[in-house]
Amino acid sequence: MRLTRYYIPTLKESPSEAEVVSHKILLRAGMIRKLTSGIYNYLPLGLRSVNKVANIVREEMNRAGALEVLLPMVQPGDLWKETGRWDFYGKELLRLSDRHGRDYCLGPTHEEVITDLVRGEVRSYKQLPLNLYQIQTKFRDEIRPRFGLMRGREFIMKDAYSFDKDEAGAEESYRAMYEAYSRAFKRIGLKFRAVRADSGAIGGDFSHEFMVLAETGEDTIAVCQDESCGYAANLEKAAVRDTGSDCPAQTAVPAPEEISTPKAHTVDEVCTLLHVAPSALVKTLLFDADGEAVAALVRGDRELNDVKLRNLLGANELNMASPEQVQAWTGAPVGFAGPVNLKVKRVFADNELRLDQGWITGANKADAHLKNVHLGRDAAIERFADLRVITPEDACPECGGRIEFWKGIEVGHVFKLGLKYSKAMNATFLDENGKDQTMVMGCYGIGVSRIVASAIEQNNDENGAVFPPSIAPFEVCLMALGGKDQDVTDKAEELYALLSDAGVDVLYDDRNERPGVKFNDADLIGYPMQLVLGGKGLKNGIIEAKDRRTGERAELALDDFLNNFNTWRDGIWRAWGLK
RNA sequence: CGGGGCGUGGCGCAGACCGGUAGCGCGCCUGCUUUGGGAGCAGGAUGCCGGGGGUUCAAAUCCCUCCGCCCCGACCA
Repeated sequence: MRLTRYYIPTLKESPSEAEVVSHKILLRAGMIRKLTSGIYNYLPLGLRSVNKVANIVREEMNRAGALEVLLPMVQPGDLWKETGRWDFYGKELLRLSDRHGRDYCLGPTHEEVITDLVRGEVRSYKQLPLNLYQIQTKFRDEIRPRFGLMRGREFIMKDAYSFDKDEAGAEESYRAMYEAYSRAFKRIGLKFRAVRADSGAIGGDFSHEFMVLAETGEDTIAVCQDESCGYAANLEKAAVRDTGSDCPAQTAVPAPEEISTPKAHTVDEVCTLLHVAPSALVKTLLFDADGEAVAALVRGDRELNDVKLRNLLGANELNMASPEQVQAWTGAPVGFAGPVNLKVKRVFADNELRLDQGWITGANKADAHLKNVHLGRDAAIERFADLRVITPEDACPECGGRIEFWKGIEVGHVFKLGLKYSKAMNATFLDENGKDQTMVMGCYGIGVSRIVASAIEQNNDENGAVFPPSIAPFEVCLMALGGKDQDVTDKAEELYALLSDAGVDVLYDDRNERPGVKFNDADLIGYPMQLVLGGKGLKNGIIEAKDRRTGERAELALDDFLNNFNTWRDGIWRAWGLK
C-alpha cells in the first residue's frame, strides 16, 4: 500500500478525551475515532489490526474444530425471558421495541440465540459434539465506558458455544478451547496468563480468564510464585488459605464490655479513638440479598469479597443495606453494627475470625462499641467461611507458597456452562438408547477489539505503539528519504514492487514529507519494521532496517535485497517469540 | 446514579472573574525554497463560542434550563 493513496490521519497532540496510553495512541495514530461515548469508528489502519487479530483467532478456532456462523445482533426478548435473563441481566442489556411493541435487545452475548438454534437443529447424539462460533459486534450498555477500546459499549468479540452429549465431552470441549485460546494469544504475541475466575452471572461450573499482563490493567490477579504450583486466579475468585483455628464455645476471653465511641463510625475513627490496630476490629457489613437481611463479618483491615458472599448465599442480587435498613436491623445508625444481639438472622463470618480471641465490634447502639467479643460464644454465626479478598500477604491457597499481585486486562474467558441454558431452553437430543438427554454446554469469548488495545498497553514507548508483527496494521514501513533525488525514489519504487510482489505486508511512505515527519509517524503507528532508503545508503548499496521494538538498526545490502530482508525479518519475528 | 471537571475552526488551548461583536499554536489550501528525526518565507480558507430560553442598547462572557463529553466512585460475563 502506498501512503499517498491510503488514509492515516495522525495527530500531533492527543485529544483531551483520552487518558490511557492505548486510547491516546489509537486516536493519534489514526486508527479509531469516537462516534459517541464508548462507541468508535474503526479507520482503515485500525481495522487492519482488528482483522489480523480476528484471522488468527479464526484460524485457531477452525483448527480446534469449531465452525463459524453469524448470528443476529438484534434478538427477541422472548428468548431472554425463557432463560430468565430478561429480568436478571440488568441495565447492561440494551432493550428496544419494534413498531408492534414487541421486545428486543441488542446482543451482549448469544447463549439464548445459539441454544435456540441448536435445539431446533440437533436431534441425535450422532450430531454431537458441536462447537459454533462467530466474530461479531456486541453491545453492552456499560454504566461507564472508558479507556477507548478497552471498555467500550460496542465492541468486536469472538464467541463460541459448545454442545456435548455428556460431562466428559463438555470437559474435552472446554480443554480444546483452552488450548486454542493459548495458541491464539501466543501467536498474537501477547504476554498473558490463564487464571481461574468466577463464572459470575453467566453461570456455570468453572471458568478461566485469559489476562494480558499490563500495568494499566483494570483487573488484579493473584499468582503463586512457585512455578511448579502454577496457581493463578482473579482476585474475586482467589481463595484465601484457611489458617483460622477452631473456635471453642467457652474460652478465657472476658465477657463483652461496652465502650463509648462517640461519632466513631469508621474503622479508622474507632482505631484512632481506642489506640488499637484495625486488625483488632471486626467489621459487620449488612446486605440485602434477594430481599433477605444478611450480615457478613470480616476483620477491620480486610475487604469483603462480595462475589464469595453471593456464591455462598446463592443469591441473585446482593446490595449493601440502605441506611434505613441498617437502622431497622441494628437499632443504630450506620457505623455501629455488630454481631452481638443483632436482629439479622443470617450472619456469616470470615474464617480468620474463628481465632480464639476477643474482638472489638459495633454495639448496635449509637456511639458505642463492644470489646472482648468472642464470636463462638457471644454471637450466632450461621457459618464461618472464606469471605474476604486475598492480600499479597496471604499464602497460596494451593501450595502455601508466596503469591504476588499482577495487573491484567481480560481478553478471553472460557466457561463450562453445564446445563444452565440447555435445561432452561429444553435443548435435548436422543442418545444411543433413544432417550432424551439435555445437552451439556460451554461458552468461550475473546475480546477482539480489546486485544488491539491491550497489545498497545503492553507494548509502547514514548514515541508510540510497538506492535507485534502478527497484528501490526502493516508489518513493514518503507520510507524513501530522497527528496528530489530521483535515483532514491526510483529505487524505493523498485523495492516496494519487489516486496509487494513477494506478498510482504508493506506500507510505502511515498509522501513528499521531510524525514522527521515520516520517522515520527512510523514510530507512532508502531510498525514493527522500518526500512529507510537514503541517498547515501543507495550510493553504498545498502538500505537501513530498524527494529521498532529495540531500536536496533541493521544495514541490508541492496544486492539480493529480498533474501537479506527475509533473513532480517525472520529474526524480528523470532525475537518476538513468534516463529 | 453520586462527586468533580469540561464543551470556543480538524486537534490542543487562551479569552469569561471585569459584557462591547473572537484569538494563539499545530493542522489544512496555494506558490517558491527545503529534505536523515515533526522545515522556512509569502499568501489564503475554515467558528450559529454545545442547544434553547432569559437579563441587557449590547452576551463566548451574567442567569435559568436542557444536551454532550471526560475523570473518580458505585456497577459490571
